[in-house]
Amino acid sequence: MFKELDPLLHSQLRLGIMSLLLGLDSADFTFLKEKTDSTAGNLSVQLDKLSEAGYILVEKSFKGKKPLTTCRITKKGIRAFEDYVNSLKSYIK
Amino acid sequence: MFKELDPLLHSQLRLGIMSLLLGLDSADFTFLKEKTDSTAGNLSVQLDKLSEAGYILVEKSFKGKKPLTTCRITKKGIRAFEDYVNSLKSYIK
DNA sequence: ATATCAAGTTTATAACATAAACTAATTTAT
DNA sequence: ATAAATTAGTTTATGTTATAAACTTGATAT
Repeated sequence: MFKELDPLLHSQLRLGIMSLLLGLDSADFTFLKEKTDSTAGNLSVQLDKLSEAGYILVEKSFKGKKPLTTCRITKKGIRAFEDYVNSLKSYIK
Repeated sequence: MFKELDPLLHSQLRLGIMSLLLGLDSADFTFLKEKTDSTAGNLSVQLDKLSEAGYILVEKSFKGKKPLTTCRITKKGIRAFEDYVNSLKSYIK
């Protein structure tokens, strides 16, 4: 009847992050923070979760002297997102 | 960029309940429990929340000697569901 | 030198989802 | 008749989550 909704993706902020990353080669912390209109703390936590699940890759470097956190979606993340959207369809017709 | 996702509907079980009720005149507790494959406790709690929000109407009566809880979606619930689906689209393209 | 800002991280708190335990009445078996 | 099991739920407890608040670290401006 209804398919399971991956709890890692069934979260407004994490879904937004994944949605953004899906359409980009990569995105940095500040960009994601602005686009998702989230607080830095919340974003940090949710990026960790996505990263631990292997859905995204997080790379920490420096832009000049400022820290720069760059994220990109993984193959696994893309598959998970697609599965999620597919499962959603069982709910929304 | 991304639209807010009504937290009342952004829940697997509540979304399932609403999805079912949207296509039916009404449905009773047992039917919803089976179709959503949920426990009675969880279903009871989530029906209360939807009811308190005015998204559904819950009517308690008896079928013979057994209690019968009948649910139906309200206008407000239909609108909320439609809004939710619409907002979702900002995430899943 | 100190105050402020940028880019985060860590910790604390409040809300949520879920399961487990319980209630009340009914039917079935002994 | 009484005990056991079933039905149809509700209430309470517990573990997760999301989020905000507080903190860190280094850089820049005053």
